[in-house]
Amino acid sequence: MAYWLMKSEPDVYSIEDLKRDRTELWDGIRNYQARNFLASMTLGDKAFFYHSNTKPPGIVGLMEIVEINVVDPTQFDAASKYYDPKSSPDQPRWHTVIVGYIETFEPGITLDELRGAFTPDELWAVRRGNRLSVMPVEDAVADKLLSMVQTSQ
DNA sequence: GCCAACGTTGGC
DNA sequence: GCCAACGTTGGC
Repeated sequence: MAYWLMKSEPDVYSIEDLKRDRTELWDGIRNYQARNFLASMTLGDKAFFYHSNTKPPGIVGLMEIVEINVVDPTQFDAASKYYDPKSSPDQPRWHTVIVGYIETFEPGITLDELRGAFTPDELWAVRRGNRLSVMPVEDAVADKLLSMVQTSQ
């Protein structure tokens, strides 16, 4: 079982939204490195939910990967901002996963706190200028993260 | 709103 | 294949 970190802007989709919906298709990833990480996920992996572009940014909860190898339907939707005219249903470019809600961290771990606890090599999310929205998290780092929080379901 | 970082596109 | 221009991400 591996750990990951996945970013979302809470104005677009938040941990509260996932708590309400219970599961969600993680659509809109259009970066090959992030896509490749999505493709290497396996059932039962866990992912830290990171709120970006908000005050304060940081890790706010935990999710589980409940379905893998899911074709992202927004790539075929001309009305979607994630539409990819170069993709086709025969040869879809963008696969993703479905995530399930596990718990909310209360409080979360802010980016400032993450910077205090981890080096940029340990946790890519604290790297300067880092824009990757799906990234692996080492087990030791995940264990430390989980030891830093209280949870609520 | 600004801007640094950096991925993508397209001309050559 | 290079690289300038451009677009996006995301912290501040």
